[in-house]
Amino acid sequence: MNVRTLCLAILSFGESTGYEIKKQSVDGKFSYFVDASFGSIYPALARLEADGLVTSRQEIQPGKPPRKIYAITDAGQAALVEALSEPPGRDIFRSEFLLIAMCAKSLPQHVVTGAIEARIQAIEEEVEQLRHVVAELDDEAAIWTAQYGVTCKAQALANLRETRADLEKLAGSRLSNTNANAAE
Amino acid sequence: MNVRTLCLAILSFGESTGYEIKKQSVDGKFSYFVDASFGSIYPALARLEADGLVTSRQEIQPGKPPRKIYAITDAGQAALVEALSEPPGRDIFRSEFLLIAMCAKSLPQHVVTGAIEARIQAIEEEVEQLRHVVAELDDEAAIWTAQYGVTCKAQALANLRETRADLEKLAGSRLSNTNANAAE
DNA sequence: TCAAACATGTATCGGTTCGATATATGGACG
DNA sequence: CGTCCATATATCGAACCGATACATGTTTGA
Repeated sequence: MNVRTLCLAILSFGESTGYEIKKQSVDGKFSYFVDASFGSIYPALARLEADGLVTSRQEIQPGKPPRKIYAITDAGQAALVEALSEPPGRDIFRSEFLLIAMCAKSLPQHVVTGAIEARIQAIEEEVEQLRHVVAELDDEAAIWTAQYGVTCKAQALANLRETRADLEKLAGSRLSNTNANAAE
Repeated sequence: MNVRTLCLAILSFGESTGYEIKKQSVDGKFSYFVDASFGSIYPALARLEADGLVTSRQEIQPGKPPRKIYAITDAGQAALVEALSEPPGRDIFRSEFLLIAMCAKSLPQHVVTGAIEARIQAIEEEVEQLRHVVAELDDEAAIWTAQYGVTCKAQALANLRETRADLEKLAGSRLSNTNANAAE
């Protein structure tokens, strides 16, 4: 899932600026399963325009930086469908928290407990924010997607709450002197 | 979670080669929440060795390419604890499948159905493989982590099975002529 | 039977992407 | 009244992925 396809997908829901595309992929309806930085979005948009898959027009507003509004073309729409029609790649999941969990035995208890609590709070916020997104959506497919995310995240949170004590019990059981010094 | 920390974490469970580290992060007990390629592992190991956080010895076996076996040092163990003691970054989840789900209305039904079925099969395989991993583990923290993954994945699979029909109903409802041509 | 495919193993290279930063301006907040 | 935050575009270095090259032994199958 390269950034060009992502931009096309977001633009297929309506015209937008580079800044708004970034926001959509961080806070908006695409937020929980994609991610993109300015460093990849702006070059991607430039290349899409050069390839004729999007068009841009400049909106000059007095006293504000001008907005460069991008819109998808018919060729872009076709390219999007073509890209999404190929067998999708595997989902990617990366978790620093689970790396900490793996190494729990070598870590001081407070580090493990702190990581669990941070993780719980992070999921809570994500669920809360996704519920917000769901409430404001009108596209049924987008609602399905966000709702699926809410359900999965809420379950992951419940699992963590139920089993966290088992992990915390293990924390520090392989803690060496060397670690004790480094920890604080 | 940079690759250097990942290498240290894997090496903290025992000495290993670059090739085996890659395998652990793709098939093994770290497989479902980390990922690293040779292009990042080998340079990372070289730098870790230069920094004195790991050591290496060459094992020459007749009729086979020599193995370069890395082991973590005390300094490396301390650096690992230090790195994992910092507040963990957010979990990252990326899904090409969910991007397809988002765009379901613009896609032909067979594409959406195909993506769902591919996704179901992929999760089934992942759960199956993780169960295998759990069965062969002895470290309790590693078992906790893998078990957490099994539970979450199994729930995500159940959710998908329960709601897939709703998504499939939406497929193609915004399908334009342009798309119809591009799809096949 | 013998080639093709695959597993082990190290390593590099091009292209993509991240994270931080620069630049510019208006509004909010204490 | 200065500092921070939101809007907005854009670039740069570092990190990283995916593919590939190389070398060799084993397994698989037409």
